[in-house]
Formats: sequence, structure tokens, C-alpha cells
Amino acid sequence: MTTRSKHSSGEDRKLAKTLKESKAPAISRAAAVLRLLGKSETPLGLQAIVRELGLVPSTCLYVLRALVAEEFVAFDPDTKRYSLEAGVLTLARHWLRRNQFTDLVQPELDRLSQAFDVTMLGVNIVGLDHMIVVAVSQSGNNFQLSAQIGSRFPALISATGRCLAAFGGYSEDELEERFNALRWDDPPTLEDWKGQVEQTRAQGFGVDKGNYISGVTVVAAPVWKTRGHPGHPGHAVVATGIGSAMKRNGLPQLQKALLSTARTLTQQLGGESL
Amino acid sequence: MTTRSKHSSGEDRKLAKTLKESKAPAISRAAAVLRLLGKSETPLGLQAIVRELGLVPSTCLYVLRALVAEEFVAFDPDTKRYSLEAGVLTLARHWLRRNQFTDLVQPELDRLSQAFDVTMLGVNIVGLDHMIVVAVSQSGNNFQLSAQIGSRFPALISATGRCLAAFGGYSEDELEERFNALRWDDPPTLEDWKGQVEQTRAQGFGVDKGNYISGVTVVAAPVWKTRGHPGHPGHAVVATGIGSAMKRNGLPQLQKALLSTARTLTQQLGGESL
DNA sequence: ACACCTTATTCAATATATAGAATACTATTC
DNA sequence: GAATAGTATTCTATATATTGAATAAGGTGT
Repeated sequence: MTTRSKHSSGEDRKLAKTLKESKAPAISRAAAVLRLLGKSETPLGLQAIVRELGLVPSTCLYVLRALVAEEFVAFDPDTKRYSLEAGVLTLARHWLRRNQFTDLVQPELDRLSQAFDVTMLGVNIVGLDHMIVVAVSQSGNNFQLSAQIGSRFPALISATGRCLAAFGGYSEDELEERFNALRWDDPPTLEDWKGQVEQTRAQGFGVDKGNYISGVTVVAAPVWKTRGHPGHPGHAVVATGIGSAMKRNGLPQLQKALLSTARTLTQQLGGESL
Repeated sequence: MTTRSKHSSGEDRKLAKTLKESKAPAISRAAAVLRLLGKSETPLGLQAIVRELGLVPSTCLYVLRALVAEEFVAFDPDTKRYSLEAGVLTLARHWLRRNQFTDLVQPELDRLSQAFDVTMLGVNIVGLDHMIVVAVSQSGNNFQLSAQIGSRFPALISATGRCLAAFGGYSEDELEERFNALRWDDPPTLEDWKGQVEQTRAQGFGVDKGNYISGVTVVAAPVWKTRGHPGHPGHAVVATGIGSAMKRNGLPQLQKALLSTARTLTQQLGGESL
């Protein structure tokens, strides 16, 4: 690469790094294109994609053609614009069919969101990178806290992040590096955060009081997929709501209920796999 | 490729062809792997994937590692098995957000499934290859006809296929070749089918009386996304139900309602894009 | 505990996917 | 309507992704 891109958008920095390491760079490019098309409000032309991701036009064109052939991307020959195609639904359907966690959490989320008037989430923890919301239940009374199935968050953020830091078995250094990359509404200091992680380890669940989103309290409890709890927790059950309202409705009770639900789920998942 | 695979499963034939043509074969491989993992009831090891798809182990390993890095595939280090990861949900969510057809059809599907006691589908027609179910409404009274969001079908099958054949503007030869590859419960002859396609063109909707699935009648009407109807229809509204029951409940009325709904949707979609 | 078989992973040679320039096409401005 | 600017696409040399063999790791049965 001779000429440095004008505005290396952070995203394309990460992409560039992945490309060098990988033995299948076309796949990283394809993933980047798919995510970009997902984010975009409108269909995009080749040039727009190239600019945003810092790719070579010809290469990008081949990637797009392959994705069109695989029915993951739709191409409008008139406007020469690309967008996501319905093919991505097929993969999601298959994932949902095979996933026992979603089936098991859903009724629990419904129960808890009703009982405590909060928004409940079930999330998959993919690794140190991201967690993904896989199930949602809204209480209906409170106004809609925007969190949809499929949403991705940085793994160490908010209450769930404290759980992962506490139980993931990662090194201090690694956690610190990742912590520094996080974006919060009201960031805790590293010291504060480490204390909260320690507390999470002690009490078995994590709490975020307005750090991630001002005024919003988040409580999360980890769920493992194997009985002996090796490695990091694979899932979490999460409750979110307006801080003041949650205090009124009994935060301690909610925390207890959440913890008990998470433990039950861990048992159910673990039993399945033995 | 020196040694011919023992059981070239038809799927891997198609894959092999795509690989030769494409300038980004890694993407075709990745797509094949994702679809295989989707179909599979259990997580798969490298060897199993290699065998099924006719790939080279080392290459396949690199593909899998890239897909794991992109969070589309989950890897269990203990069992060394691969499965779909929740990341695929994220793409599906984005597709659903941006898609106006799904939003527009859903209430119509609900209305019609109630009124006629049938299972209603909204489908995307990707091209001559596949159509994909993107919205469903069950009447609840009849037993569940299995059709889920994300399901893929060959584009020319059943009633929707007759619509595509009638209005897609494809050549006789191309249609005939594709027709011969279709699998029906009770296949029509090519002559019969051509007649039915002709009729579909005349009346504006297609009907399948037990050809695709014995005893099940399917009615489909095409929906275009542009006002002037160039190219092939992008979507269809589909009604399915037990043949005898549909006759009892008034097939002509259903056909009329379906056609009118499809026309309204075409107008709404067309108006949007002008 | 050993040998055997299966499966995963690394490694080095080469076929080829990729980058960059050249070309064709489309839209816009004067 | 010609000229211009922007975009998509083709073309070709070369860096590298892919291959097939070699190695390592894991599991199974005796």
C-alpha cells in the first residue's frame, strides 16, 4: 500500500491487520463488506464500499460478485448498487433451530421482565471481542430500551463485561488493554472497575450503575455451557432498566432472581452435554 | 484434482464448478461451509466437513479459522468441532431492519391467513436459483405446515415457480433445463407445466394443486419492486393449505384476494422507489 | 502400555487471487 | 452535444493462497 488512506476509519485498520495475518483474506474482506452493507441505510456502490473499507476496487468487485453468487448480497443491475440479500436469513434460522440456550432462556426472560418490569436479554459471549444479544423480552410498561436480537457489543462492556472479566480467566494485561478500548457514557476508572470485577467474582453477578448508559442500571449473571465451568462463560442473563425505577422495584430481589435463573440454566445446559 | 471423490454429493459438484469460475474461491468455500454447518444437527469436525464438501483439509482449516475470527463460526477447542455462531444473527437483523417488503406484507399475511384459514408466506425471489421465505403467518386452526422464515426453495418449484416462469422473462431453454432439475411429490409433465405457466401469465397468479406436496394446494401472486415491472418479480405472496379444505373455504375468493394484495404491494413498493 | 488408526496441523512448491494500471462505461456540466 | 469527472470493469505481472505431503496430536482397542 503506497498511498495512505485519507481517513482510516479505525474499522479498516483492524481489517488491514486481519488481512495480513489470515491465510484466507478473501473471507475477512467478505465479512467486512457484509457488515458494512448491514450498517448502511441504503444500497452502496462499489466505490463507496472501496472507500469505506480501504480495499482495491478490482478485488472488492470480485468479492461482491462471489457474495452475490452465494445469495448473501443483492445486486441491482440498473443502479449498480449492492445490499444485503435474504440469504443471510437462512443462516440465522439454522442457528436459531440448533440453539438450546435461546429456547431455555426465553420463558425465563419473559417471567423476569414481567415480575420486575425490566428489559431482559439473553446474550452469547463469543470471546473477548463481542457478545451478541440472542433473546429479548420487554416488560411493555417502560419505554423501549433499544436492544434487538443480533445486536453486538464489546465483550467487556457494562455488567456482562464485568462477569466476563471476573470469570473468563484472562490475564490482567489482556483485560487492561481491552478495557482501555471501551466506550462508556460515564467511564469508570480502571481501579474502580477492577474493584467491581472483584465484587462480581465474589457475589456471582455483575452490576453497571449508569456507566455504560447514563441513568440505566444493568445487572448480569453468567451462564456456562459445561458443568465444571472451564474456560469463559458462554452466555449471560441480563436485566436492564432505568436506575431509579429499578431501585424502587427492589434491586436486591432482582439480583437474587437473576442469579438463581442463571444457575438453573447452567445446570440445564451442562446436563445436556454430559 | 487427481483422485475423484468417492461420493460426489451433487452439492460438491456445484461447489467445484463455482470454485473454478470464481475469482474469490475462498468465499464460495466459506459459504459452503456455513450452509453445511447450518444443515448439520451436530457440530462437525474438520474431517467431516472436508469429506462432505470435497475440500482439501489444510485449505478448509484456514477457511474455518477465518470464519471463527469473523464470529460466524464457533469452535470448541476441547472437541475440535465447528458450528454456526451467533454472529450470523447480526446480519439477519440488519437485513430485516432495512427491508420494506417484510414490513408491508406481514399485516396482509395475518389478515389473509385469518380470513381463509390458510398458511400465508411472503417470499423473496433471489433469481432463477432460489426463493427465500421472509415472512410467515399461520392461521392456527389447521395443523402446522412447516415453513419457516429463512427457508430456501428452488425458484421454479410450486406455484411461485410458475409465477417466475411466467413473468421472469427467461428463455424456453433455460426454463426447461431448470425444470428438469426440480423435485416434486407428483411431478407435472413439461407440457402440463408449460400450459399452467401460460395460464398463470393470463390470470396473474399461479396455482399448484398437489404437485409439489401431495394433497397441498399452493397459490402465489407476484410482487414487483419497480413500477414498470421490468426484469423478474422480486417477491411473491403465497397461500398454502390442505387441498380439500381450501376448496371448501372458497378458492376463487382467495385467489382474488391474493391477486389484489399483490397488486397493492407492488404499488406501495414501486411508489417508494420513484 | 503399546501399536494402530484417525484426525488435526504445519510446511514448502506452485498455481492463482490480488493489486494497480489501462479501458470502458455512465452521468453531469457547460 | 462535447467535454469532463466519476464509476465500473477488464487485463496482466507478481505476491501469496492453495495444495499435497509430512508431522503431530488424539483416540481406541488389545
